[in-house]
Amino acid sequence: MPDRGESIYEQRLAKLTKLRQRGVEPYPHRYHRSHTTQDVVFLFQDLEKEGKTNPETVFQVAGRIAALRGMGKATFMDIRDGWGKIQAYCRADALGKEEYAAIKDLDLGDIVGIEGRAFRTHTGEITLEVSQATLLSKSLLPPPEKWHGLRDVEIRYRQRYLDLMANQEARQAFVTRSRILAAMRRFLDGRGFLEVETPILLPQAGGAMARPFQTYHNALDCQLYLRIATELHLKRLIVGGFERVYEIGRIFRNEGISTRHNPEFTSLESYQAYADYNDVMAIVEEMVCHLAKEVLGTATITFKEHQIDLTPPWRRITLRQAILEHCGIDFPAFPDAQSLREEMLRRGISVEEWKGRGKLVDELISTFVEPNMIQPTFVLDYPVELSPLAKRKPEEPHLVERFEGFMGGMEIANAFTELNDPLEQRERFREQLRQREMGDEETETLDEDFLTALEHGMPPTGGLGMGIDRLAMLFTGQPSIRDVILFPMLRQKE
RNA sequence: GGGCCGGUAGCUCAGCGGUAGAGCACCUGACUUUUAAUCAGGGUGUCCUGGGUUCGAUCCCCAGCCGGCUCACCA
Repeated sequence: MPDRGESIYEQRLAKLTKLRQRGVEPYPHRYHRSHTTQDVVFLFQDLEKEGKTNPETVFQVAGRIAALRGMGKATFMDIRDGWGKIQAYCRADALGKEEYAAIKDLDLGDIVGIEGRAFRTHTGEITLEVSQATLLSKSLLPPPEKWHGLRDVEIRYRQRYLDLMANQEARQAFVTRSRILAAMRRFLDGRGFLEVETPILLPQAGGAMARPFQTYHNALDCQLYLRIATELHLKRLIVGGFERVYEIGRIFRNEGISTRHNPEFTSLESYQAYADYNDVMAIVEEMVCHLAKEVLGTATITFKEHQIDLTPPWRRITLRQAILEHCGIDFPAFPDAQSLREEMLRRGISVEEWKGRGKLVDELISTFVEPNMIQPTFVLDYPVELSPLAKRKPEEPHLVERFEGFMGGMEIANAFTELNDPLEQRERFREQLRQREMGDEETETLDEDFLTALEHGMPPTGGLGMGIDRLAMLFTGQPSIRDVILFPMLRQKE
């Protein structure tokens, strides 16, 4: 027996050594599992319904020992696998001295295979009476506490496997996230969209106003950037004749980290030829509602004490009206950066000098509009300065056909009728460069290759961007983005 | 980057200017249908790190590291 004073690790390491000395392999290569724990429960219930309360069927299940209750010459353990858990019951007289001693030597956290018949205990729990137990992987470190689970958020993020072992809610959030993605692909595939993959490493990062990560390619001896959006490449594919494309993928922005921001996050972007932003709006509300019904079984979600009803049609409000309602500024009345800045200052909103009119309006949106958008809302028609890739409204040329979708106080979608006039696009890029010269570090860069693509002719197109992480937050009720990203960005330890 | 809060046993946490505490986990013993099993016994520790104050610091002070929330920035 291990001496007191030895760490749990040392005790278990000693057990492992002893097992090897006895010729027992603590890390065997495979195990024949006949059923999952969930299968056993369902099958046993079916057998019971047929009146077979003591079935002969022998099951082999495998999983981690999640709880151990030793009773002397009997031992109970909970075996957890990817589908659920089942109780195992070991009796000394049924197993023989040696076999039972080996079971007594198992530890919490070990992965085992157990074989036996199912029965119900006096307290009614479906249980496997173990006729054979096989160690499949010795665990050297103890699992997190069984009752309180793992609370330490730092360990939950850094050692996510412990979080997944200990906290079923955490596990469920990631299952939900995965199901959202799967349902989203089915939805888009069913509407004739083609899923594509475009480059992550690029000579220049465009398609959004954000700071990129930089890296370097040795063989090509050139500076590269990680993409900040998939937009410009997807539109090249529209030019090429793929009329409905989408990409679900990771994009990277070299900006702050918060409960709503991770440096790498997952976006959906889709582009549909011969559609405009009204068509995209219809798809977004239909898709999000459909996803909720498919994944959660309901069109009403709960987020931060809010009940959010996703049933279409969603509320539509112009940006002008939204800003007017929430902060009293009628922004079209201030046609240039200086007058708008003065008006904002008059109302006690301080803003950086370098910000152009577009960025000032953006500030009003994020400060006053976004936090108040709880129920699903489309905010329409943005100033052209803020949207260099979107097409103007024919009747109001200082605005573009763009909308953002908000809910739960977060922006989840951004879409527009795509600008396909190559000459105007070039001019818009030039304006962005002027903003950059004014000190704005987050502007579009002029992408000559993209302009060439537009010069070959892009059909009228409706485009969409959606933040998958935020959608997952809403669907799982998690107020922090870190709880829907398996391995969120944290500072390196030491 | 700023502000606030936190870091004590494997986990969840309490505590205090004077040799470090509880529950779970772990170890020893009892127990053949238990299930947060129970009962008896055992504390297993770089009190985040480094300085300082002090007779004495886990506690007080300073600096740093890591995390959370928040503001700023963004999606």
